[in-house]
Amino acid sequence: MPELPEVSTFQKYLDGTALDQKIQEVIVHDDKIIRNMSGEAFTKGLTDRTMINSYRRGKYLFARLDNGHSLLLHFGMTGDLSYYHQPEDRPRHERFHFLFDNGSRLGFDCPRKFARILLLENEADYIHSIQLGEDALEIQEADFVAAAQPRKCTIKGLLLNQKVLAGVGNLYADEVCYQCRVHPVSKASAIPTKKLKELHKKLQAILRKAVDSHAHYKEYPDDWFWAWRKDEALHPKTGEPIERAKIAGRTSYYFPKYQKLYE
DNA sequence: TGTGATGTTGAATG
DNA sequence: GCATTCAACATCAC
Repeated sequence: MPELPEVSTFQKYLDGTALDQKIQEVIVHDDKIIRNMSGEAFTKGLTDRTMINSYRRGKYLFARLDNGHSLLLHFGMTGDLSYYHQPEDRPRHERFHFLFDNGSRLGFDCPRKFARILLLENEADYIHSIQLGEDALEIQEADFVAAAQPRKCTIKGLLLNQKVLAGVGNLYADEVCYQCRVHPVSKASAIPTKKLKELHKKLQAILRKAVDSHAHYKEYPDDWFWAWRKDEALHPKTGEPIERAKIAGRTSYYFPKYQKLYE
């Protein structure tokens, strides 16, 4: 699930459920997704701590602790949060959960174990170490244009590059290319400045709307691409058949005549 | 049964 | 250094 709007939804969920409660116990079922320490060290570092606020940048969600450390949650492909009260409500693929001193629990569910969980002493150092770009909702137009213009990569590759801007994944990258009528294989440096500005503007409008809709696809406007983003689809106006191709390593959908190729 | 999936990383290649 | 492709990670659903 998790691109920027989904992670934003997780953040609201975390904020609304788990903040300001002392973690009484940490129960780790599978420490594979904990990337920078053992399950024991993780447990030790979090027991008796309280999450006091959160910060999201792209797909990375940081829960700040009362000792200045941060718990980083990256949801991979299938990460999810579940706040529950009865032990039998534990999600099926929960990898760990916190038991709070009021008896409630926050579980991290992740069937595919692609999530990355780290307990960090210094959040800023970590962000710097992975060269995480500015949040896609925050990046200024001029910075986006400046990042795109010298690059020979595809526009799709640029949008997916978390070092350039953080938060765009495969679906929303296809969405913005469609809405701006840009072929995803277009070379970033070949796209006119005016079109780059449009991409920036549309991207933020799309992400903003998705965030406001709690990443609930059913609430998205009818003319968005997601409903057509599947094999055999025909363009809603032109009837042109959809195309599927691997671009920048990811399966991409687009209408090759409707979306202009800049090269 | 085989295939591919909303992500990231590291290695190999050009 | 840059860009791309591929494999790996692990499980589920069609």
